[in-house]
This record gives sequence, structure tokens and C-alpha cells, in this order.
Amino acid sequence: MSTKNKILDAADVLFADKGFNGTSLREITSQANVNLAAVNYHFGSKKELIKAVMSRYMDELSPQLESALLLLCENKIQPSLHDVFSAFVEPLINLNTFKDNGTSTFLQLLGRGYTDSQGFLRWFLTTQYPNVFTHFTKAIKIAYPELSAEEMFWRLHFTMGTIVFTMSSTEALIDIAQNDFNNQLDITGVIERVIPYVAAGVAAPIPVPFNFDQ
Amino acid sequence: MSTKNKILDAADVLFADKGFNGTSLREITSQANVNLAAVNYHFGSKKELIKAVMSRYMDELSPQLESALLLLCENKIQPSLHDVFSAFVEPLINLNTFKDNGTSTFLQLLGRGYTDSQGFLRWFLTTQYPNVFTHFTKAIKIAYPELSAEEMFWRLHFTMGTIVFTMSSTEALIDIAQNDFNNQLDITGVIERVIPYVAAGVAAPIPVPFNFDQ
DNA sequence: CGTTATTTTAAACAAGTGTTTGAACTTGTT
DNA sequence: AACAAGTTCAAACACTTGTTTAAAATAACG
Repeated sequence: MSTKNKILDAADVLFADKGFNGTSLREITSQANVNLAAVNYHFGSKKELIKAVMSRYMDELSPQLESALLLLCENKIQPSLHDVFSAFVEPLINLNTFKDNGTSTFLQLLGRGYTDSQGFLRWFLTTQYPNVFTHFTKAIKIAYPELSAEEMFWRLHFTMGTIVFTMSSTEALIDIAQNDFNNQLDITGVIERVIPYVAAGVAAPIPVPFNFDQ
Repeated sequence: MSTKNKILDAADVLFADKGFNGTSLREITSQANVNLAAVNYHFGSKKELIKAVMSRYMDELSPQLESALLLLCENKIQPSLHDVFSAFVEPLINLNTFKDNGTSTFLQLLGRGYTDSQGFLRWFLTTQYPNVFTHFTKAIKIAYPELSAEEMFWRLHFTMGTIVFTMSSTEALIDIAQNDFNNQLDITGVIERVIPYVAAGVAAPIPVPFNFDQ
């Protein structure tokens, strides 16, 4: 296996677990059994390594995601919100065949990207993979046309928060759940549980506008 | 104003903005116009400072939260989920009178506590302020008795994620919303919008297990 | 073979981290 | 006033960080 891939494999697990800021290059390189200087030789900088880690997942994921969402949009029967969110499941689960624990690692990385690094990763994703976002909002609009653009904006943000935040601390929670409820659970189980939640959240009745003294 | 408070005031804003790991003691002390050594003199260590920052908010918040939730539990008529989540609004908004931008700062700190610091803050909060959690889950159980303990555990975590994540990036989002939808909005407006979302999420129908093998 | 490229290596670098020190300065008490 | 306790301060400490360097080892190719 190439040095480059050894670094990527070690980096994404550590990044997912301890965050981008919380993981040093020395941890990564010693875990990968390569020399410290190898990161800067092959990637240029730590920031570029972070991008490379995310790109490796996104390049695998985004085509599947786009086509799954496009399929929903072009379908003759109107999809439900549950359908829209379910469209994410298969592509995400497929990351497990792409790399061991790929699904949960990627989702954790996504969460880290939002909280660490002061938003530069969000910028990177939205500019580098814009189609995922546009297709997604289009599908939601078909599934729930009554929702105003503004209300949708907020609910999608809430949803993003739910997913990202949940996944970034999933491992610890799975342990707790196992202790307290004696229920073996993995990442698919969590995804299965979060979809009804976000679908119901987005589908929530539109709140009656406040009485602005017009 | 005492050195101790000058440090706390500078620390919580910086911690909220850049995370616990992302903020150095030198940033804090220079922002507070005190000597670097003052942190270790007054608080002992950075970790203890983090605890002190959180305690200052929690000591103000938790009594109000507990009594508001207790009131719901002891009420004769069964509260709705919307009622339960609404019980958080007033105590949270009151943090704004406690300190400038207290509400949003505190919620951001909460979010940081979950992602930075590998869960030690979660442990700190649940062991130091357990009543908030027990009263909350009790109220939820009254409002939605059909929900199993395990399902509730997950949905409350999802809710935590929604709130915390939303609030930690609310400032930027309020700007976007204002530009795109020309709608004046503040933290109260966001809270009003998030409550229907989380209430509907928690109230979602109990899912039937997914079959990925098919 | 020999001669370039490419890659790996140990060592050093400059900058930043939390923490400690011991002397200087305030403050409070008698 | 004088002594003690509490507080501030500049400086240093020991350690970690990402990055660079220049020599050594390996690979590629004529």
C-alpha cells in the first residue's frame, strides 16, 4: 500500500475521532508507520490533507447521492419526505464497502468539519460539490411544496444539525445505549432512527405567524 | 470588575466562538487585559476555567429550568411535546439579561462541549446538574408515554444536536436569512422556529425496522 | 551498468501551548 | 506605621505544534 494511502487511512480515523485540530501530524504518521515529513511531502500541508481525506469520501459518495436524488425528482409519483431522506441511506451505507467503518467515519468527519476549522470545510463542500445540495432542496420542494423557501431554509439547517451533530458523537452514544438498553446497535441502526425524526421535523406544521402590529 | 470575572467574560465569548481547544490562555488574558498567569492563579488550570465558565451559566439556568419542567410534570392536564420544549424558552432567553448575548453564547458553549474535549463536559454537566435531565425526560414521558426509553434516548439526543448545532451557527444564518428573505430575525425568532421542528421530530411515529438485505 | 528522479529519513526549526516561578506590587489588619 | 495576606507581573519552563532541510535510500530508465 502506498504511503499516501497509509496516511489517508490513518488520518480519517483519527480526524473523525479527535477532530482536525485535535489530531497532530505525529499521531497520524506514527499510526500509519510512515515518516513525519511524508505528510508535507505528499500533501503539502495539514490543511490539504484534510481536504484530501474529505475528497476521497465525497468523490465516492456524491455521484451516487446525486443520481438517487435526481431519480426522486423525476419520478412520476410524488415522493414523501421520508423517501427523500431515505435516498441518502444506500449511498451512505455503501461507504462501508469502500472502507471499513466508512459510513460512520465519514459522518463523523462531516460533523467535525462543521465545528472545527471555523467553517472552511463547509465552504469547501458547498463549492466543490454543489449539485448534492441543489438536488436535495429540489427534492424536498417536490415532497413538501407548501413549505416556504424561508421555512425550508431553517428546517434544512436544523436537519443538517441533527445529522452532523448526532454522528459526530455516535460512538460514545452507541456504548451508552448498549449499557442502558442492552441493545446491539450500529451506525445503520442510528441512521434508521434519525430518518423518521428529521422527516417529521421538516414535515412539521407551519407555525402561525406572530402578530406583528401591522 | 474583578480579575476573575474579566477572565470569565473574555473566556466564554472566545470559547463559544473558537472552541475550547481552539482558544489559548494568551488570547483570553490579553482580551481580558489581565496577566497570563492570572488564569492559573485564580482557576488552577485551563480545564477548571472551562468548568467555571459553564458553571456560571448552569447555576443561573438550571433552577429556572428545573422548576419550569417540574411545573409541567405536576400539572393536571397532560402537556404536549410543544409545551415541554417551550418550557426551555423563557429560562434560556433570561440568560440575555444575565449577560450580553448570554443565550446564544451559552448554547454555543454547549455545542462546543459536545464536540471538543472528548465528552468530558458532557460528563460534567450530567453529573453536576442531573435534575435538569431527569425532570426533562420525565416531562417528555408524560407528553408522549408510548415512546420507549430507548427511542426516547435517541430522539433526545437528536434534539440536543438540532438545538446546539443550530445555535452555534445562528449568527451567520440570521445574516443569510435576512439577505435572502428580507426577514428581520433574532435568536428568539430562531428558537420559535426550532420548537415545532424538534417537537414534531420527537413525536414522529415509531419506525419499523429497515431491511437492507432485500 | 550508471545516472537521474523519486521517495524516505532523522534532525532541526520557529512558533505556540499550558504551567510555574519568584520577585514586585496592593490591599487589609492591627 | 508595620507586618501579613492576597494579587499581579515578566520571565522562564518544558513540551507540542506544523513545517523545512539536506542527506540517505530506493526506484526508474536509458
